[in-house]
Amino acid sequence: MSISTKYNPKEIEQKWYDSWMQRGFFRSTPNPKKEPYTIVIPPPNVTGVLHMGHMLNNTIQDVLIRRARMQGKEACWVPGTDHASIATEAKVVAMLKERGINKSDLTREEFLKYAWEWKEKYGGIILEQLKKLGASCDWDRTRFTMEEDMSAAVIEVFVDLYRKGQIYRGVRMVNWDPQGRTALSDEEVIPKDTMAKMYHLQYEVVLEDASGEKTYITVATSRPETIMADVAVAVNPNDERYTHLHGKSVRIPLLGKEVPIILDEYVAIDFGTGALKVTPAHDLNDYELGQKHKLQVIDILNDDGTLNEMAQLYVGQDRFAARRNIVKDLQEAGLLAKIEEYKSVLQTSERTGAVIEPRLSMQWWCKMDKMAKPALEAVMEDNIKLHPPKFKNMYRSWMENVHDWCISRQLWWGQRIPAFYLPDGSHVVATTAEKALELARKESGNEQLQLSDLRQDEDVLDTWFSSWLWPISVFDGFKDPDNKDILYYYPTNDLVTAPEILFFWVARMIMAGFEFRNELPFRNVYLTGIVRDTQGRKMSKQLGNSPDPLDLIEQYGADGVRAGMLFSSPAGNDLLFDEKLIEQGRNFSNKIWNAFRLIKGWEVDESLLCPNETAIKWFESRFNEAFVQIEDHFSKFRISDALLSVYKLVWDDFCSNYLEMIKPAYQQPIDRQTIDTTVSFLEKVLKVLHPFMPFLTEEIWHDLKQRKEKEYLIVASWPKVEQFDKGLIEKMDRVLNVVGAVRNVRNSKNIANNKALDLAIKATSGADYEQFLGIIRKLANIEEVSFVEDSLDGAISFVEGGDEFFIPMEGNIDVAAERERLQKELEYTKGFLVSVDKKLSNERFVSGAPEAVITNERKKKADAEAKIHAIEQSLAAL
RNA sequence: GGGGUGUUAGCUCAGCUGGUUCAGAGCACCUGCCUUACAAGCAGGGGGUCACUGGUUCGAAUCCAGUACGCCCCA
Repeated sequence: MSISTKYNPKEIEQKWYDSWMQRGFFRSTPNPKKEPYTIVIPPPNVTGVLHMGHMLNNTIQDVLIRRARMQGKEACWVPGTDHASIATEAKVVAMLKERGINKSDLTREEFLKYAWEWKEKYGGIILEQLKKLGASCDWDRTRFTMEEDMSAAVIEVFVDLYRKGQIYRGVRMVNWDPQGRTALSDEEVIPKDTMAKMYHLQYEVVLEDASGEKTYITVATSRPETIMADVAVAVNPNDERYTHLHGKSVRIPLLGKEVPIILDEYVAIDFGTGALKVTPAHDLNDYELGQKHKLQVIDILNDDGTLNEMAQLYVGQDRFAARRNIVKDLQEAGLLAKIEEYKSVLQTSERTGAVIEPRLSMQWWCKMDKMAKPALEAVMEDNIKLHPPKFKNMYRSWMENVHDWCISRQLWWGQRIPAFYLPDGSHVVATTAEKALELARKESGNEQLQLSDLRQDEDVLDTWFSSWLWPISVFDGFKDPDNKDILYYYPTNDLVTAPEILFFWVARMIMAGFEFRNELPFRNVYLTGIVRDTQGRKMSKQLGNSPDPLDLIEQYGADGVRAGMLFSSPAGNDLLFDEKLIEQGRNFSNKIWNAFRLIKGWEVDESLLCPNETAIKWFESRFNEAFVQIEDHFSKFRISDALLSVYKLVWDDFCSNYLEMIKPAYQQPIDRQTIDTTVSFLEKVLKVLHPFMPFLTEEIWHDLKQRKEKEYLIVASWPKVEQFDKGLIEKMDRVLNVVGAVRNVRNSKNIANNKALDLAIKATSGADYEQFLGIIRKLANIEEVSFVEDSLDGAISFVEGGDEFFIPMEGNIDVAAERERLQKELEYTKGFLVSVDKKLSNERFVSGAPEAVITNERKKKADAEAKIHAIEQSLAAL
């Protein structure tokens, strides 16, 4: 038989994925006989392509869902995408531009037609990519946040909350792109470091006594053209320079309009001149200051960045032209004290490059305070657990200072806000235009109103306003609140997502859960870190520092990539991605593959007796010991630790130790009992490996034996925690230490591995080596083992567990070097003994420390004493 | 500015309830091996003042306070 020495993932991954799909292993339907285990995917952006963050996130989800499936739960992982209004709309606009079409030339309906066309063509690529990763989602349940039912839920929720008084209209400062004539989200604004100018302007102080000499207050600003929108000048009440001006007014330069001097500690005394012009319509901080002091708001800008009538001066000019002109005029009027250069951050539009204007506009808001309360409690009381828990603090501080949620977006791609304006400017809210008309007639008392009299709001809802309903709406919990899916699967179990959206998304899902189903949406939230490059930078397209995940899968295999990602990804910590990790994952695949090859290659001789009882008992115990640990890691969402435990179990215990113990000599057959047991061990190992490395393990599972039609590893039963012989494991540890010591002697004395040595044991500790002799001989390549009463002359010796071991060297021994080595070890051990003695003679230690600790110290003391005695014997024998 | 969080081997990180899982893993490094499962491997080895300073304690990488530096979130 010839099996490649290298595991070749390419040949088998697609085969098994298809096979799983065909047999419906990913599919889930409510089964009252089984415990449900549900995960809803954090819906990726429908326009997105798989990046490293998705890989990490979805690998973790797949590990969880595969393990649950094997545990016999009804595992359901619901996939889908969200419509990502801003990102998608930007892509559609870009596509149209390539075709020479301007969005502004299209009607809303025309644009949406293009958008859907685009979505059908390019959308959801990411879901296909997830399949390459091995994601075992129930694809029949794939949802999209803008599909009909999901959208209906969104509209229904909007209307419901509006009726409850939870949704209102209000003014908000937005990032305005005057070129694109649209509001932008913070994510679409690119800050650029630039040198800006700070203009120091003279505001004349209004004095009762007009005859006196004019006095001025100097105000620094980077945007002098906005002075026409000024409504006050603010100074810090503690700023002694301005104490004499408290309660006075000033005149806006050029305009001559009087505005008050107001006092507020917000003003930084040491920045600029310590006097701040207050322009609520064009600066967020000024807006808040204005609100606080109940000041007027004067908006002097048009949509396109030109000045409007309110400005009185420079009307119709672009803001930058106006700035040039006003600077010139101020200079001429002698009101410009000086111009300073300073480093500043300019906000620019990602899409048009235009300088962003902070601008006030009317938006829709969702109140948060009431809904935040139960959502905060649920997390604080651990009804919903965050992993790692350190995020509780962050969550709390956010939820305790929660701001109302701005839910409208000036876009077309998304659910259109179901608010309808009447000719008189008032509005009604209803799920359909017809219902709105009915309502409008009733509320206005005007029965003559027609559909054509109503004008629907132009804006759409924030995408998060769809996705906060996700865990409910994927099971049609709005359309049909008592359907059997939602009753069975909801609340879901675990959510895996990034801490960046803990507030945007997770918190709001919790709110929605309580608001609409009176129940939390999930029990555990596993927060992954951010995948960064080796220099700690975020991965981004601009930097080009992100590898293409599909290339990695192609190169290293999906299993290798999955394992590699998880090797270094403790929950909540960023992962510095290094291809070396993936390489390690691939190497691990290969290691398992070769263990399989070894076992598969053995011929069985039925007449042989089993010589490996100890090894078999030991590995059985060792497996169970490791498995307990693995389960413990899983229960605490330490996925990375769980994998590492599996890794060590497979590589160190199974391959390096167990297989070496039982391996027959070259071309010798193996006995029936050993091979059968070993195959069952490998099967158990494959099971715990499967969630991490599904393809490779399924392949070996089938190569190992002929399987029945539905006898797949993906649905094989997860091992159960069993008792194990701790004593045997400890004994074997000691034996393996002896083996290690022999190997060390070989290495340091340059003795080839294939040269067999003899070993004499002077056992005084009472340890039983008898049943391990075969193992010692095999692993350390020992020809003859003997037990002796006295130390051996002319031998290299070492001490392990209080017993002395001798390797006869036929006189070829460097006595001086040996003496030195032993002397050194003796001194170290004596020093160790002193420290232990010190502890034990400390009365406060003996009386204060728990019994177990003291017993341990006593044992340490005894061991050290035995070792010292043994070394002294060896020294004497030299 | 407010809050959070971190600093452990050359690098990336574990270390959970203070004490034998206590100083650990992987990578990198050094030495020797193509020993018929695996060089994507095997055997062995070196490497740390647990950021710093105090405190609590019989005992601190671990708990507390302060300092320095880093990162994250909010403004």
